[in-house]
Amino acid sequence: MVDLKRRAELHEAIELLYFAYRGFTDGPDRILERRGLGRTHHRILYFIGRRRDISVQGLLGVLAVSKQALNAPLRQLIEMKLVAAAPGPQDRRVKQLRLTAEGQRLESELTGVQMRLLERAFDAAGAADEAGWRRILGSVAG
Amino acid sequence: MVDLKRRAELHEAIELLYFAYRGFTDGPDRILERRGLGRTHHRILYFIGRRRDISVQGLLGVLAVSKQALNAPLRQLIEMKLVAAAPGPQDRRVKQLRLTAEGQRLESELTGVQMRLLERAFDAAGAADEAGWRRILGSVAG
DNA sequence: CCCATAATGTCAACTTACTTGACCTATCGA
DNA sequence: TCGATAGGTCAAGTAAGTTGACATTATGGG
Repeated sequence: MVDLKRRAELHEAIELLYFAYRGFTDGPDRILERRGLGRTHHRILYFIGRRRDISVQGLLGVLAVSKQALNAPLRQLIEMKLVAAAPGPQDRRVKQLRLTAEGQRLESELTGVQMRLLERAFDAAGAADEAGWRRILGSVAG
Repeated sequence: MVDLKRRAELHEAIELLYFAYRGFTDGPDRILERRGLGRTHHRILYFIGRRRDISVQGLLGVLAVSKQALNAPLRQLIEMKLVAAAPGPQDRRVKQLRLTAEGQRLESELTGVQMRLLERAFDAAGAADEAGWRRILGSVAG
């Protein structure tokens, strides 16, 4: 009996994660759509914003995609002047990627939607719940 | 200053959710790949398993995809005898979908991977953290 | 100085997973 | 009987990924 109850709880947890993630991505998705961009562009903007001067290899690492999959959207972002690339000071083969002012604006807009969503949930629940949330997701992400 | 700190925490939270979700899906994805199935098949199997006798419309509702997107993978699952469809007893237009014994086996295998992942995280963190995790994700899922 | 190697870019061909639009059948219910 | 609903299907297109092969440029060791 106890075991059945736990299974039901774990099923609930699976659905919670599924629906929460869907809710979490579709705000930004709608903004991106208006510019003809996709979720990949958002991920690129996000990680360049967070880790300034990241290299192409570095991006490939965090995103866990092939360089061919990265290349097209990254090129578009550079062409749209949302991202700037400079050769590395030590190793000129390595590109240093960073957001332009307009890239930062877009990134902030997208990420802002997600931050507000999380912040509302955190504020409604309180600091203890937030800490628990972080510990558990950290363990799942690990 | 306080505001900057909060921003940093919210950025961390975003990444936590991103990486956790990725970790959460790639166990099942690898199992599915060996059978030539994708994440869509998993979602179908999952929701039929959870809501026995769900209709095609019902599935379309929870999955939030077009019927054309659902049709092909659902048909494959029926052809592979992982899912069975019977006409509804009241309304014969409505299909009642359920898992076959083999469908249940596969669904349990896939979902089991995710349940174990979550259970380890819950057990490591304790009941209070788990409750906080649920409240916050519930709020994000809306 | 030469050459293997690394970082990046790009072409091609393919797959998966969606989308919208149009149209079909079967069944239900007023 | 007839309109509405549940479902199925064809077509054409898009987005986002894959692997494989190959080119360019720059580095750094011998």
